Amino acid sequence: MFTLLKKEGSARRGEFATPHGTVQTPCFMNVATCGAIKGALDAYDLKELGCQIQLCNTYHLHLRPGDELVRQMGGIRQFTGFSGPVLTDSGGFQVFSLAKLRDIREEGVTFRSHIDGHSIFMGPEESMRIQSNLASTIAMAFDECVENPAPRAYAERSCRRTERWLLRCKDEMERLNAKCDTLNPKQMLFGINQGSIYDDLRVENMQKIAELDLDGYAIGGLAVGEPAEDMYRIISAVEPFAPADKPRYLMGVGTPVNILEGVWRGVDLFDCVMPARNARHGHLFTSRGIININNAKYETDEAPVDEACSCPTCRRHSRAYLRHLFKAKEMLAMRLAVIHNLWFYNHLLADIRCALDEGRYEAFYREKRDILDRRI
RNA sequence: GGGAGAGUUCCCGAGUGGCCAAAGGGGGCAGACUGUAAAUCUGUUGUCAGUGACUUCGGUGGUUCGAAUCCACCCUCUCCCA
Repeated sequence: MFTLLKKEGSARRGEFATPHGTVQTPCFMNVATCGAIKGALDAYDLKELGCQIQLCNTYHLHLRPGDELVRQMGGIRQFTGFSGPVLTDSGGFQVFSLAKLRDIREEGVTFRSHIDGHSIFMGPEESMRIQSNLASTIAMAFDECVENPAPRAYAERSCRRTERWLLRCKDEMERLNAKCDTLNPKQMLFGINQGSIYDDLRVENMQKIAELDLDGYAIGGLAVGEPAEDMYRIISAVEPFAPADKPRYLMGVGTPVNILEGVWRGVDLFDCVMPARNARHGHLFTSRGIININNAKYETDEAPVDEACSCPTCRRHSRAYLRHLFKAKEMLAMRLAVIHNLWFYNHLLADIRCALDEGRYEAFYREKRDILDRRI
């Protein structure tokens, strides 16, 4: 259940109540695809970093260790030790990212495992059953994430198919939720808006799926090749048609500025691999912009990564030390960097919430958007 | 003392007459990364001038139209025999 606490323009400050805890929105969800944040962080680290929701992946956990095993181990929350809400992505993104290893048909998608090449079929029903076994708090609808730019004809055809898949997802999830032996009898289901960069397709799609009374509405298929301006335009076009009493989730986005822009346009939830992946590669987000800690200029820099940051990494270590750890390929480098970036993202969202609470989001957003994505 | 072998651009290491400013690693420098096939990938790495020139393959001479590559001597190192 979503409660709107405050509104400033389209920007929303809210509370999203789930069976596994209430989420303060806007919120950034931390991505633990295979049940762990890459960079050697566990669920207990996430709590310290201010993470409210953990995101895991259906396709990856189905392949390894297997959703039946996760179920046997008490579900993904029990298994990973994360006590808060967990959202599972449906495998729809893998239709995009594993493009060379899959075949899409009306019934669903046949993947060739990226691990050993064996063939696996996943359609809406399979995705729901796997997510039910994983016992996540929120299941995502099985969709096709279409790469941009996409020809209009294909975007439309794919979008229609994703709509049909959504109906099948809803039916299957209702069936699964009705079974009393399931680990998670009230699993939530979010629908996903598609339609590439075509406003009319997007709006029409959102109007259709809004009628289904789902637990939340995601905007998918963005930040997959199109210019940021297209992404912002689509969000604004679709937002008026997303149910106001349900959370809106912009999937896979993004940079700090993408998030500021998304919140400004009415988005409540975000997720992105960027803070973790870029951290592993030495790119660190700071209150003054982005730094690459590998750069020679940090060789003898005694300052913390970000003077304005109070994360465990910045509290204890210098840029020079962190750079040394990266150069020496010590695994600690990644851990410290990921800790910093996730802290940065989670605290950026906390600052956003605070600004919304105090009715000064517009000023906050205008000040930060010129700073946070720049390279320094 | 006798014998065998080796010295290549920051490092390791290929190259044994022209297609060599010199393979391939490593290291260095920089870039990319958006529902994670990513601890990955890309570019660059003698100097100067932007399609060319110049300096370079232990040293010094030499052979040749042309040498990192062939010859002579020298220097340094490794191994074996005494």
